[in-house]
Amino acid sequence: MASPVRVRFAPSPTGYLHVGGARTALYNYLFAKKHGGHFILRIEDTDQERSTEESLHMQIGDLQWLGLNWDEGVDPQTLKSKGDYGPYRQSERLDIYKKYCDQLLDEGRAYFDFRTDEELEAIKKAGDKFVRIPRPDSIPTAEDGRKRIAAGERAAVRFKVDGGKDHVIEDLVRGEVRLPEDMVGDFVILRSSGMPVYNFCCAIDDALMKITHVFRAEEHLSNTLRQKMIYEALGFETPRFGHLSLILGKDKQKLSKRHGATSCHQYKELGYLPEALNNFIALLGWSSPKGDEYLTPEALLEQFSIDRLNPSGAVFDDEKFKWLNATHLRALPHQELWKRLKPWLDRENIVLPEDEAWVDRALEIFKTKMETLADGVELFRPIDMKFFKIEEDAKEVLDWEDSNKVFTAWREQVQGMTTDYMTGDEFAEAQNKVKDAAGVKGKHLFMPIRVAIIGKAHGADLKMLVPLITKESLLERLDKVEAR
RNA sequence: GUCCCUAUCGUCUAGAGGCCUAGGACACAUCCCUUUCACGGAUGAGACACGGGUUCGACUCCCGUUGGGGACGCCA
Repeated sequence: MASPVRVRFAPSPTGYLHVGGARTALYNYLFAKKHGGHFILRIEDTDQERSTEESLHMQIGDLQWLGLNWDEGVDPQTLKSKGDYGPYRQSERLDIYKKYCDQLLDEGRAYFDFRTDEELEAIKKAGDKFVRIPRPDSIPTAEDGRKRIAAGERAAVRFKVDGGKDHVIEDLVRGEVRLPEDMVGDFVILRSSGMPVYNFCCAIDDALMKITHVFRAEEHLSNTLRQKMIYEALGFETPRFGHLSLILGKDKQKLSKRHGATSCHQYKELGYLPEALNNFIALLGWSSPKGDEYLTPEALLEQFSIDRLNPSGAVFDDEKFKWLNATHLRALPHQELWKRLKPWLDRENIVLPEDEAWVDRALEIFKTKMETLADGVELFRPIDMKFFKIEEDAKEVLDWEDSNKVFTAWREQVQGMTTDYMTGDEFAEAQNKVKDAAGVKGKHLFMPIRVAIIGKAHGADLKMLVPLITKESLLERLDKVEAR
């Protein structure tokens, strides 16, 4: 009987969640859900210099925004550990690491290294690839080491790598991977400050938390060797590993800050939808068995399987992401789309009618022009009278000799309105009357009208646009255009 | 430099030895729809890095070359 699936996402709280991290979290989440397993959030905050409580909040917020909810780990509200294998913050597990470190020390699998930074630097400069103890007999016994520490000396603890042996892992995405022990030196497991190091904590936690599968980025392949040695030295069973391809920037280098937006938070601020981000990053290294590109969260969960994970790196293409976001946006029910757009409009103090029918009509015409929620702001802005202004591209239209005739005839039609809003059909009729009265047709007819409505020469279909604006507002706009 | 990973259109990818005249998506071009701009529809251009094997037969398997990436921290 196979043990229940337990996977984890283990970010270090240093800034917002990176899209690469988000994809790792997504795959782990999907894998857990797919197998009725547990998805665990563990916080790797052993780097006290860089880890902050603020970052932890940011990371948790991003994960929640993406809807990647975890079954065990740090509680999103209280930040306290929740689950049977806690605590889930490495900074709260120090005594556990200490215990295992002592065990390795006592068994001679690890040793104290009293060399100073300067000495190590010199060894490196001298060209020694790895920082090994040059003379094995100079390694202090665990007992001596502890005495010297007690006497006030400082030492890091290093794991002793025998070397020579090849480790083979059956990687879930790459197949058989051979890792020679000689590719790593005696690595530090406990800093001289007493704080344990990532590779050590990670191995112990994965073992103690009964993690069965580890999906993480390819950059961890060499760490896998270190962790495997720790597992073996401590008698733990190793989980299965799956190393994901890296997400690259346009220049094919690992995606980083200099490539522009790289964090989930930035994309959220740019007006992207979480379901679109999940969809897009899922496709960077995985493909739908049905060949689908647009995948709802439900479809993603239904179709996901690790056998379609791709081992080669993938470039993050903003263009395609934008298209996918637009697709998700347009698929949203109007009520839902409005709910998401509202905060953007509120932030800009754009005030619009709120009744469902109006919103429905407005979204119907504007959503085809919206790729992100942010686009909605500029689309809706001119509908709020206080933001009405004549755009640059409209100036030329105003100079056409027929435009004034059109304005006059248009004013007459608007003044004749007996209701607050014109319907599309009423507008078509009114437009015909303007055509006859002004003796103008084609773009010389409708462009001036559009300018008199939104201040722009191009935009949504007038038949759709006019019914969004009240008679009073239409007249006011006309006043401004004529008074320009 | 050493080790590890990787290699199909510009980009994301499908392809598990004959189904491939290599399929789809984004982007691009043209056309249609449209009295604007979009949406939508149609069509088109566009790739198996190279060299050796293995095989009756390689995009698919093996080896090498080259390219790309990653790791070589008391970061994670």
